[in-house]
Amino acid sequence: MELDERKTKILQAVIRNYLETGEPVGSRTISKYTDLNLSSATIRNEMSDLEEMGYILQPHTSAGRIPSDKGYRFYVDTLMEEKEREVVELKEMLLERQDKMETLLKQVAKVVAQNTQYAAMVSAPLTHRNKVKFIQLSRVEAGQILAVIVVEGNVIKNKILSVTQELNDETLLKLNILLNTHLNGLSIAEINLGMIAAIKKQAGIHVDIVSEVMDAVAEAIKEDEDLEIYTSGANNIFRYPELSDHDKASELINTFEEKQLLTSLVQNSLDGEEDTGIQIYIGDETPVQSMKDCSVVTATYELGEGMKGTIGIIGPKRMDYDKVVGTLRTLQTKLDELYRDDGKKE
Amino acid sequence: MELDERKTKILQAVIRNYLETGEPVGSRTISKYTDLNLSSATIRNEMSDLEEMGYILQPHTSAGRIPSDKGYRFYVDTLMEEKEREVVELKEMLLERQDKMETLLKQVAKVVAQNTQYAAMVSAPLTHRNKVKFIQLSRVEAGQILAVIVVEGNVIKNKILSVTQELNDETLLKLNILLNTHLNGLSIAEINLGMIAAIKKQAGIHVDIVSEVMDAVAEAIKEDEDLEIYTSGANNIFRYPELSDHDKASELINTFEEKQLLTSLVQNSLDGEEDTGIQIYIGDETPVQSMKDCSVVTATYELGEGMKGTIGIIGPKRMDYDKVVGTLRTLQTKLDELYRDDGKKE
DNA sequence: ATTAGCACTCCTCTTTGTTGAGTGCTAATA
DNA sequence: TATTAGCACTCAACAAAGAGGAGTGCTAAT
Repeated sequence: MELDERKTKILQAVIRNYLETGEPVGSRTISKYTDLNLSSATIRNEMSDLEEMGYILQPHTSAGRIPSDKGYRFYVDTLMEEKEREVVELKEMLLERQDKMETLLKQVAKVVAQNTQYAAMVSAPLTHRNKVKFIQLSRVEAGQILAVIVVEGNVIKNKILSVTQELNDETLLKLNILLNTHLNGLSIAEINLGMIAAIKKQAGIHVDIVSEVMDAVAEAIKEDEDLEIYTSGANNIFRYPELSDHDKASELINTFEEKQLLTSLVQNSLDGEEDTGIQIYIGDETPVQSMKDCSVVTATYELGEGMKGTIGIIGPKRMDYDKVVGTLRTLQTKLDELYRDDGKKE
Repeated sequence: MELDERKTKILQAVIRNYLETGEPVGSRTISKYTDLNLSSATIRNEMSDLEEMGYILQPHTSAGRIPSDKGYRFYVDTLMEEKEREVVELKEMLLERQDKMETLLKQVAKVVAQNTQYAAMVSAPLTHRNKVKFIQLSRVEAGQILAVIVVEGNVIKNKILSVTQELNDETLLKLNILLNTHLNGLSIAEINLGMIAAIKKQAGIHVDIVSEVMDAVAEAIKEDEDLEIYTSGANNIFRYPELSDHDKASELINTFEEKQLLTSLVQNSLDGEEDTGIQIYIGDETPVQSMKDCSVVTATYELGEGMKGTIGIIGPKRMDYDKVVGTLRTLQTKLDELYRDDGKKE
């Protein structure tokens, strides 16, 4: 059987209507509210075909039809009309420049959740591919060395190192110069033990004292590269009955709280081949187990060279895809602009 | 009417039973499972009295009794027997010393939630009363100065300052010495504009260049003093039917997500006059609106001089108070020990 | 003062019936 | 041949009615 134009129109009508109402859609509704001018009986026959083809299904014998996952997939692939979205509150938010990445991203998550009424997730860009701009060791007090590393994008990493051997100011100065000359311009990912060894060697006479510190530095640089994820609007799932029964809700809430469970979303999004940077997962397509009954839309955003993160929106399968995609698109643009402005300024 | 010993025993039996089962408790149950050796009829009379006195109430005419808020209050004030609690997984957790306060507190929250099966909250100690141990300005690149401040407890604050005028190395060194000599040993709260002005003056010839930087430093020191709160086990509220209907659940989940809504808990806990540092809020007593149907138990913990934070447990009114208080007590001790060991080590 | 006995209440669960939206099929129609 | 009117049928959703049972309050006996 073929999906001719009329079937397509009917399918679209069913989905549109279901997205709006959340109720199964009957043949009479379609008959009345489309410009096809067909009787409900004809629609019924067509709908029967559509069901056979797997695009829609009946919750029970005498109910209307609802879209199947395949139906939604067809919709987002070919029927969807992206809506231009003004993202409320975003403009003001971005105007007052956030110097803390964390604050900015938390706010983005919040704004997304409020604008869409779905749950939102934002991952911070991974920084281990960013180049080291500045590195410095300082003595805070006896036995304690503070290591500060600034990478591109002005992301700052700190670590307090406990050392058994005291370092004098001169040694520290020397070390700082060594570290900066060797590591500057490299990304954290590129820094390896070989380099550290080379630096140790160059330190010359102080090898034994320096060795301990350098090991600690190496460790400090490498660790702490867990993916930061911010969420907002988790309680929005209660707006959608199909998600808010106890078990599902509990599992979802747990997922939002245990943010590592969301890393697979980020991974997929960043790996995705989509040129738009936007991906849609319907039901079982999602990489996150607890979201089998949801749809997830992710977008990759960029805050400058290599600083890529992910924004995700999690809602019911019958989410307003047009609106969601529009919102994400707007955000991508705004965040991109934000970086450009920063670039000029700094 | 007076609350004699027999009434007290019956009240205790009702509450104990209700805490266990969550079902209204009938007279026959009490008659059978206590050592009072009284018939159900007698118990009925007594229960009728207890209801009149406001300690218990009937959900409907032909049901058993459940404790009222007043009943719970009496229970926690006079009848409760704190249970010694082994806090599972805590030992191992604390053994591997956490150098990041954040990681430690997140873990504490998680362990509390898992041990009690209620929702948990942990506030980070406020650091603005901590003394400055170390302060340093460094030039990261043209126009960008990195300010690092370490306060007691090894809490590190960073801020990138954008400046229009270039500072040479000599000026920077001078500034660092000035800042350290003037601000070292003071708490962030004690640092005020007057001091900054004094430092500016001392800078001598460089006043105009230095001025801008100092203003930025002053700002950096002051800001960023919002209360960090970590939560865990929010989805545990679904274990308790009385909390998990849509509206209540949604509001609670929202409270856990918008962590500022929890600050009043921290405030009350820290201000509390309790010598044990443990406070119990039953129902309406809670300072957080959305928890009117919950009970909240908070404990103040201390990680050394002035580093006070709050641990909170949020559950249904029929929570196992004995267990919860026991758990919190254990934690207070463990965290205190943790600090002492650190103190020795550092 | 305590308790057995009893009528009474009211929640809970099950059964039964009613309604109505929506279907699939058949036969008539354009 | 495609469309449609008509009709019997299905089934969730709701309401009404009844049975069961846990628990109460009161009264009278111990």
